[in-house]
Amino acid sequence: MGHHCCNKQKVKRGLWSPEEDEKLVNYITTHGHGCWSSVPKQAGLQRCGKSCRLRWINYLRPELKRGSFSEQEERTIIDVHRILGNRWAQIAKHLPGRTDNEVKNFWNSCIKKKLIAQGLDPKTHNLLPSHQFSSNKNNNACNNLHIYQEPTSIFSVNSQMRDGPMNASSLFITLPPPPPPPPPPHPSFAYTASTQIHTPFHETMTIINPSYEYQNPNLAWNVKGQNSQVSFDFASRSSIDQTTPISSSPIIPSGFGFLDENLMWGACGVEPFEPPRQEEMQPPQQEKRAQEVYETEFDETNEVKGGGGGHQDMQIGSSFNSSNFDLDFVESTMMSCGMYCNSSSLDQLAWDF
DNA sequence: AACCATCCCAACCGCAAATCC
DNA sequence: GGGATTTGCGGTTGGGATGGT
Repeated sequence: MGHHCCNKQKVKRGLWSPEEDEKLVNYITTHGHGCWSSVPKQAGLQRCGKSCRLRWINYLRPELKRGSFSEQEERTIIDVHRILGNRWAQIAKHLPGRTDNEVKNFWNSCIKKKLIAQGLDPKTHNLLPSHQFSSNKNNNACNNLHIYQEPTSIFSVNSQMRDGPMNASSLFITLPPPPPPPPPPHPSFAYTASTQIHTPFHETMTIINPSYEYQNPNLAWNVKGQNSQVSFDFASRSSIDQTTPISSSPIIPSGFGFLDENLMWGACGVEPFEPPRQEEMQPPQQEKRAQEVYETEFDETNEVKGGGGGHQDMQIGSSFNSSNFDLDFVESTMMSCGMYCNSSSLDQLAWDF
């Protein structure tokens, strides 16, 4: 049964002929598509509007890039997929000239197999259970693990979190009600995740009782800790144009998070923070190690303790100090991404401690 | 050459969100 | 406000291309 938009007339299906392509291109280049459901009639095509739209978007648009994916594009897909999961349309926005369908096909036909061949779960990007011990035993196996990154915290994004509905009000971070959505960003605006960091880090600090502060319609909401020692960029989906790339660079360096949904910026580099849902907050019952991790990162009231070594998720409620926060890494990575504040709000967003 | 299996990707389907009226 | 319609998305399918026997 056809879509309801094409019930009224007999429509052709299947592959498009060159003649049909020409009709569609001629029509859209002169008139624009307008309402897709009226396109086939106007263009003289025996197709439904949905089919016309798909053909234009995925194949006929002049700005589309053709040909095989470059290594850089492949790397970008893997990096973004690690954070977003199967959000093909979002991933494709990081690849100029590529469509969601193309990215999805490339993933399913190529990247997925590569990851599996490397012993990685293509959903979580973590080592598959069957490979965990063998890779420890055999050091040579590590030579092939170009992509694998050891998850550094229980906040690592997993598919359950991604695929389930986002819960903006976290259990352990009580954010005030978000302010009304700002006006849409300027079309040419590239989201800036942070600003240049030029102050030496010192002392352990804890960010508590964050408050929203509206900075600039072009920027995400800024969340400041009560002690005002540090600023976080924070964004909800409503405050960022979904079509706006967050980086002017097509590459998101491995291990560098970015904002999406209700995520908080993982400023020091590993994971964007995603609040676990209630059922996931319970201490894991079956694995002792998981319990230890849990106890390390939560206190008895399920507040985040923070801490831990290496690159730590940057999140309100976390504690950081010079031993677990690699400023050089952050600064160089942000610079390499071209992620700078625009000058008008530099002062407000600067790290001032 | 014929057959079969697998791969690849354009296109379809169903659903949900957004928009219209 | 609510139903109808349109748009956008992700999962899936079908058939041509390719490779192996």
